[in-house]
Amino acid sequence: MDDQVVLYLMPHKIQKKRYDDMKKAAKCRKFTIVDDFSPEVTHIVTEFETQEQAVRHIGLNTTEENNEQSPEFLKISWFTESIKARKPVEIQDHHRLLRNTQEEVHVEGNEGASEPRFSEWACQRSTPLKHQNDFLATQLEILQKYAEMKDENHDYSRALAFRRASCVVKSFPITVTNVNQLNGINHVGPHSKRVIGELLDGYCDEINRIVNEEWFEKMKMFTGVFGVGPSTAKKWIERGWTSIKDAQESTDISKDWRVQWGLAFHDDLMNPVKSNEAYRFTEIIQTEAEKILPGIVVQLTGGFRRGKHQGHDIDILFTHPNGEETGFLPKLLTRLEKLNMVLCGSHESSSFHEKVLSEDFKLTARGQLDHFEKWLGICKLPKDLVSGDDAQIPLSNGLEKCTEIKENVDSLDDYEPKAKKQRKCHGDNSPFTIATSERDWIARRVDFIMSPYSQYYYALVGWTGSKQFNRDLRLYSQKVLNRKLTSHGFYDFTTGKTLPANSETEVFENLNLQYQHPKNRNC
DNA sequence: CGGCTTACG
DNA sequence: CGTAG
DNA sequence: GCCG
Repeated sequence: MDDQVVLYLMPHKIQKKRYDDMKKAAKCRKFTIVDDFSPEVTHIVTEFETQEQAVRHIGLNTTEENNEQSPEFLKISWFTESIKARKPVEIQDHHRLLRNTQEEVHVEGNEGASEPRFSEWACQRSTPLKHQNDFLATQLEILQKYAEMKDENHDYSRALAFRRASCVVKSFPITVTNVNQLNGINHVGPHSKRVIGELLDGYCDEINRIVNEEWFEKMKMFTGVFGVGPSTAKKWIERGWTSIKDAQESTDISKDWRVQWGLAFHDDLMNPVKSNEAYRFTEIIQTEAEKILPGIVVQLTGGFRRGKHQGHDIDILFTHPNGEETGFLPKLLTRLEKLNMVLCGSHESSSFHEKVLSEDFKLTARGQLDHFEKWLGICKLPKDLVSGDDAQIPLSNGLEKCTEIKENVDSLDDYEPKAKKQRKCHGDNSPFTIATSERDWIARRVDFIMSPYSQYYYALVGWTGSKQFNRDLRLYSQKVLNRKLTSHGFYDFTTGKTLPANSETEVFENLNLQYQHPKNRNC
């Protein structure tokens, strides 16, 4: 038994099913194959292009020591040949991985001069806000929305397909003038091609019919209400309602606090949040947050972090480097209530570590209560903060005004006695009574998210989005790396371990992806 | 023909 | 079924 | 709907 072969098949970049089949095949043929890398491994088989990539993903790289016994890095071809031969075949040079010590080429990169191919993964492409194919993207997203709303026979995924096609044209380097320019590009299939072709010719019947459909208009309108999704919207249409007013005047609506407040403040919430406003609100939150917990990190995320000028809500992510975050959000909310800035909202706490990672997980080992908390609600923002002025207004100006207003609010105690009835909607302080009363504030959807510092950069990526960017990242993580990516971390199924990240860049490095600036994550 | 992000209320 | 990126 |  001199020719002892200990095989380690790297799961990365291999579909799970295929990976399992390969391991089975090896076991059937009495190969020694281990689930995890260890120093006794002599043969590493992987789909990675270069040895450096493979080393990086093995994790602890002790491969530098023991030069004599360093394992072989082999392509899948060696594995399949060996399976066929029912024994490990002799290693030839073409079996070995490239040793590409120079700058990292794209994963799919060919040798030399070929420019990086258009990646099938949106998270591997740059998708700026302003791009070359605005019209086509918008039209494809009409098909997406329509499919989402129809949702006949659970074809939510058809919507996804149109969205992917839209993302392709968003990151396409040139303006598409001929549908053939998209030949060979993933995620643009016959249907999308047909539509694009017709649009370029000036007329697409399918889209034309959709945008002229009253049902589509109503669905868009009703699903625009906070708390109302496709299902509720359909019910409202079936009741014969044709306007938001119909819903508002109804005595028989959902008891969901979101729908109640969403309907009452629909006008406010439909008014887009401008980036200036979001930045100023973040500054206010920052000052208050620091009073409560010095050293806290306050980060505006969501679309505004991606460079959008408008948004439908304000997402603010918190963390604390010393892990003293427990109980912060309740304190912040109490403070904001005192400042009379809270209209309604609800807490959401995470059972994340208990459920998903209960067993093989170390992140909570320090005895820290990993409280991942979230608050979703509606805040009252002073109207001056919202000024329709697009020009840059000095930040200090805005802050002074806010302080002023806060003090007034504190002393006058003008509006409701207290913001106590967060969820109840009956009594004098019904949402509608408040909404129609004289007021100098505007209602804004706000999300507060608290992340433990150990998870912060994954939370930052997640909450920066876009939604589609996240879906793509997570799918890529699952399919290509066989790992699970969430806002809480990045976990290896096979080793049960998690890769920490101390910066957003490290998150991308862990994923073996080129870093994408937030401004280029607008898929 | 299966799969399509992930987690919480 | 609704929310969030 | 599109991919593997």
